[in-house]
Amino acid sequence: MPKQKNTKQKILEAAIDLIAKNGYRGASVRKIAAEVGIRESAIYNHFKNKEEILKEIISQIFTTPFEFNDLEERAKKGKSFLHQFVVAYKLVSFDKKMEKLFRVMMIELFQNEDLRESFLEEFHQKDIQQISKALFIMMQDGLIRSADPMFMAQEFLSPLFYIRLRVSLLRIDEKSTAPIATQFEKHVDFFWESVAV
Amino acid sequence: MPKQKNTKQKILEAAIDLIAKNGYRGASVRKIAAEVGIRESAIYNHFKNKEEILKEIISQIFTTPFEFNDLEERAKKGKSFLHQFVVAYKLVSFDKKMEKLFRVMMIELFQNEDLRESFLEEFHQKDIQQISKALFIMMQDGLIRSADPMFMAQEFLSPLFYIRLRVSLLRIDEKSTAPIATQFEKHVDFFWESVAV
DNA sequence: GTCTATAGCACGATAGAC
DNA sequence: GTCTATCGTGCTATAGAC
Repeated sequence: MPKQKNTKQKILEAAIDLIAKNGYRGASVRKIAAEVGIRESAIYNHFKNKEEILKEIISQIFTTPFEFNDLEERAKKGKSFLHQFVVAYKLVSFDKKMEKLFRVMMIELFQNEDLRESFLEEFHQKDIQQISKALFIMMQDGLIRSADPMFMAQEFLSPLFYIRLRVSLLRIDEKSTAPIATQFEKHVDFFWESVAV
Repeated sequence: MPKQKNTKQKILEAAIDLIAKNGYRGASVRKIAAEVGIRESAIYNHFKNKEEILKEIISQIFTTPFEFNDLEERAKKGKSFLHQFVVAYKLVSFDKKMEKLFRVMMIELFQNEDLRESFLEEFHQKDIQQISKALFIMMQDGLIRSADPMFMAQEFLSPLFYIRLRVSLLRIDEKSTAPIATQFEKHVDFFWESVAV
C-alpha cells in the first residue's frame, strides 16, 4: 500500500500546516482536501472523521526527542551535559516540522483535554525527570549545590520553554530570531553560574 | 446610558467565557447571545461585528498589573522586593477574571498578529523592564552579582510564566494546584540563592 | 435596543457512480 | 480511492417591525 500511505501522509501534513495557522476549527476538511488536491469526500477514505486526523497529529507531537541512553556517564561532565541538552533543544526549536507541531500543541492546549494531559505528563514530566536525574548525579559528585533536583530541573527547563515560545511567535511573522537565538546558550552559562559549587 | 453599558458588559463577559473555553472561532455570536439572553441581531447594536468584540477583550488583557511607582526604594530591599513581585504575580495567576484573560491570550496568541505584538511588547517587555531596573539597582548596591540585567530579568520571569501556564492548565480540568502553588515562592528562594553575593 | 425573518455562505459528513 | 451531488446544520450579518 504505497499510494494509500502517500495520500494519508499528505493529508496529515496539510492538516498540520493549516492547524498551525488557524487552529483545529479553522482547518476545515474542505481546505485540507484542497491543499492535498483531492475532494473532501476522499479524506474519509483515510480517516473516519476530522477528529481522527487531529488525534494522529497529537500522537506525533509527543515523540520525545531528548533521550540520552548513557545519561549517567554524560551527567558526570556537569556543564557540558547541560550544554549538549540545550543544543538539542535549540535544534528542535528551530526545526520546521517540530516548530509546526509546537504551534499545534500551543494552540490546542487550552481546548483539548487529552493534549493537556499529554503536555503535563510527557512534554513536561519527561524532560524534568531526565534533567533532574542528571542534576542529582552532579550533586552527588559535588559539582553543583544541593537542592530538590526536580525543582532545579524545572528552573533549568522553564526558561528554555519560554525562549522556544518566543522563537515560535517571532517566526510566524517572519521576524528575526537572531537576538533571541543566542539566549539558549546564555541560559546554560547563567544557570551553571547559579548552581556550580 | 446605564442599560446599554450593562448589556455591552454582559456581552464581553460572555464572550470571554466562551473564548476561554472554545477559542475565538468556537465562540459564535449565537452562543454569546444565548448566554447573555438576547438574540444574535441585538449583539450588533453594541459591536460593529464579531471581531470588534475580540479587540475589546484583547485590550483588557494588557492592562499591565505590575507597576511599582516607588521602585527604586523597593529595589534597595533586595530579595523582599522580588518576593513582593511574585506575590502579586501569584495573585494575578489565581484571579478568576485574569486567569480567563490569560487563557484567551494563550489560545489566540498563535492566530492573532496584533495579540502577538502586544504579547512581545507589553506582556513580555514591561515586566522585563521593571525587574531589570530593580536588578540593576541591586547590582549597584552589591546585593547581587553583576550580569546583563535584562537577561537576568528574563531568567527571573520565565519560570514564573511557566508555573502560571501550568496552573492555568490544571484549573481548566479542575485539578489540584496545591503542589504547584508553592513553587512561586520557592522560585524566589532559588533565584536569590543563585544571584546573591 | 430588542425582536423576527432571512440571506448567503461554509461546515462535516454520506450516498453512490466510476 | 477518487469523483459528483447533496443533505442538514451552524455561521456572520442585515432588513425592517415594534
